[in-house]
Amino acid sequence: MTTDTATAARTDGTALHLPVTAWFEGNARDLPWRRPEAGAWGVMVSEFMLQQTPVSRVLPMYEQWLARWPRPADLAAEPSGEAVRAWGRLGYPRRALRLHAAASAITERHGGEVPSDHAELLALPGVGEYTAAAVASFAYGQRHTVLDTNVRRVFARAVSGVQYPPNATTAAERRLARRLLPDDEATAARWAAATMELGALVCVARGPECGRCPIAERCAWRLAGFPEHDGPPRRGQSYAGTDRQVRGKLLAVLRESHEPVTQATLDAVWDEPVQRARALDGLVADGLVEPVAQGVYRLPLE
DNA sequence: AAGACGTGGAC
DNA sequence: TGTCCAAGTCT
Repeated sequence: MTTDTATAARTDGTALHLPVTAWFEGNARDLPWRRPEAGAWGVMVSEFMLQQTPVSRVLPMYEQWLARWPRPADLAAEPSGEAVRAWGRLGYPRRALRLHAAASAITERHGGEVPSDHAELLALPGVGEYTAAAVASFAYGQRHTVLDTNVRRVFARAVSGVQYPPNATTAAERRLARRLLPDDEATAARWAAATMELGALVCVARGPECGRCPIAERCAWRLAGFPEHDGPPRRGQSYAGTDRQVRGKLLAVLRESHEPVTQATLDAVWDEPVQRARALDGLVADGLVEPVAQGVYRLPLE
């Protein structure tokens, strides 16, 4: 029996449900995608935008997108380049492309309605394990293990007694999440949202506010004396000087221009020609940029 | 199954 | 200034 399993076996999940969901009732943020009028499409748009991106930066973009494209078919009717342009500086622009592709698939395969079935959600572009569970749970009230970075951190601390979860989600974490998930469907959906919110507002990565935590008395990490993370280093993300930075600069120029852009204009954003060419090729390969003619580029028309 | 993939705020 | 971090997905 592994340490994780042993720890989990000692933890009574039902003892956590009430304090966490009760805390959520009084502390949940009033986010637009949580309002009933958001609908499943609103939830899905928010989930795409929130992938690796803070709520504060998503809020204005979300409002713009829902106003412009209130239904999947509205987005699907536009060129994918318009989605990339409207994505602005949110980051990871491939998400815009995938959201556009998901909207097309929803329009073609699902009659314009965001599917409620987990497997059908998972089959959509840009929808992985987390997003499928999140949409099914938040939009449709279903019972799923929703394992995002917030939930993983809460479980790592409260149950497993460690500061941080592993770099990649493990089978043990999935088992633990399944075991802690309330049996009742509506309660499970509330639990998913509540544990995420607890991780986002209280049990944060750096400087958790245990004084505000509804399960502090039961928290295994706190009870163990807050031991420091001792596993492999949590991989940092370098950025300056990388292809990613060059891609970002190139795409920014394309986004701002409503006319095709010449090679000379793109060349101005980065002085190292080999890396610049590699970045541009990558953008074209990803479908984020479309060659119009020799040395002329634009955002994709389709 | 590591690594690629943007951007900006906080400390 | 540099590092860490933010509701992941894909290959």
